Amino acid sequence: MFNVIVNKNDLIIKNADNFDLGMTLDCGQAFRWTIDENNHWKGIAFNKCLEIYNENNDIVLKNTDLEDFNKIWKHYFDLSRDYSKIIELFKQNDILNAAANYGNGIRILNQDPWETLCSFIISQNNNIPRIKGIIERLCQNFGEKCGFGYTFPTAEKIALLTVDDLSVLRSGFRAKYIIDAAQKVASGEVNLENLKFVTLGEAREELMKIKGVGPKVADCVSLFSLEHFNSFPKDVWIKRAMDVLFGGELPEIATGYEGIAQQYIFYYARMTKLQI
DNA sequence: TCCCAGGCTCTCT
DNA sequence: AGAGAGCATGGG
Repeated sequence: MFNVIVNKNDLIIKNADNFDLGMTLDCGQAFRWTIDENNHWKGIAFNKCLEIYNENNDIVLKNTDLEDFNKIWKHYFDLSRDYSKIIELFKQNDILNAAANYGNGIRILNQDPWETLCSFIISQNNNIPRIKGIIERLCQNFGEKCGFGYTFPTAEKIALLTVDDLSVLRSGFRAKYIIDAAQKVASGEVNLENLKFVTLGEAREELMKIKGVGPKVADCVSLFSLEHFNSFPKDVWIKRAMDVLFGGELPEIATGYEGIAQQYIFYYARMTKLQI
């Protein structure tokens, strides 16, 4: 397992096994991380800015402290989970093993549920560059200034806006979905935090009360922010990859970790340019 | 120009 | 309950 040392204003995670920042931050589960010319990643989550980079086998977190690490980043990067045990489990299946070998640095992020919900609503029938643009405009227009960027606006703030107010986002037909999600979350009609403690099926059902939230968005929110690691979001790419690799069905051994398998399979399919 | 993007809603059988 | 059109916008 990892251990953390303090180095002036920075933290260093030693022995950060199965943790590659590029794989983790650029595999489509989060939209607000950018990489600079020094290969340093910068992002904002839970109202905190972070600059983070791989250095040898360590991970360096710039300008942060143990309090924020324990309160936010440790869980955000899912550092308490032993991914090597899961990869070991996946070795029982040749294809899952191959996929895990490619994507062994991916970790599932435990993101803020509201931000994740809003982001994946925006993602529907959309492409990655445009998704990122819309989210960035959402933060710039309605978030708070925070270091090198802006925080993600709260559901309470968005709930008071109209579809017209969101025209600056150029999010198209999704604006009405964003408003509906904000209103249901802000009013407590959908209590996102509670959805961590119910079954995946119940979480999906609750999330799908929101207009514009279907099975795929609900599964992404469940996996990337509600700790439902058995969630297996099925987008068009994964469906095709699953048909080619597994004849449509995930092996039994992945039970309980379908979400991690999903990430490995997606990364594998993309990196090997699998003909799908 | 046209096609499509990591879906969903609505409508019509 | 399953299939198909339409959806806003902009990048390739």
